[in-house]
Amino acid sequence: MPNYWLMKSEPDEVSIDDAIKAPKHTVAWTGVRNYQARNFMRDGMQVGDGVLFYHSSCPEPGIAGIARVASGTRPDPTQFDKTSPYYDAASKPDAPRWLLLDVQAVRKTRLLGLPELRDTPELADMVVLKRGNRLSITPVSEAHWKLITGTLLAGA
DNA sequence: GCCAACGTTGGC
DNA sequence: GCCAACGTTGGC
Repeated sequence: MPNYWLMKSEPDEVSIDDAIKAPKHTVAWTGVRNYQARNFMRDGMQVGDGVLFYHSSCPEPGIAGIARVASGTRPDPTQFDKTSPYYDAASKPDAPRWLLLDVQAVRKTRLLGLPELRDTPELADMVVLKRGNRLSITPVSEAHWKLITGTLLAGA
């Protein structure tokens, strides 16, 4: 049984359009530097899981597309790249601290913006809508997934 | 640019 | 192990 997730990306870095344009519509999800988010990738996420592709830190934050988990985890090479903003001097190649996995865009949707998400009572307990939430990867319930992908984004 | 909220660090 | 200081996230 598949699980569902919401993954935040800054569209200046990787947007849903970038993912769709990528080979096989697939991008390596670099830059996760939070243990809880890493553990979701390592322990919870399975190939085929559904992903809500969320644009954050941008003029119109919100869900911009549907994607799927396309690989298991492997070490994130940017942690060893001194020129990368994600470089982590404390992480050693023989004991990588940070992981990534591949995310494959399924389709771009209309922008389901944060105000609309907040205005939908059934979504009130979505983790990403909770006050102060900063996690870049959060689990999504099946009910929320169905409402968002099946109703709010139906045909859009 | 501001700031609330949260995670991490490091002294003790 | 506690907790203050600090850095980051992310909406506005």
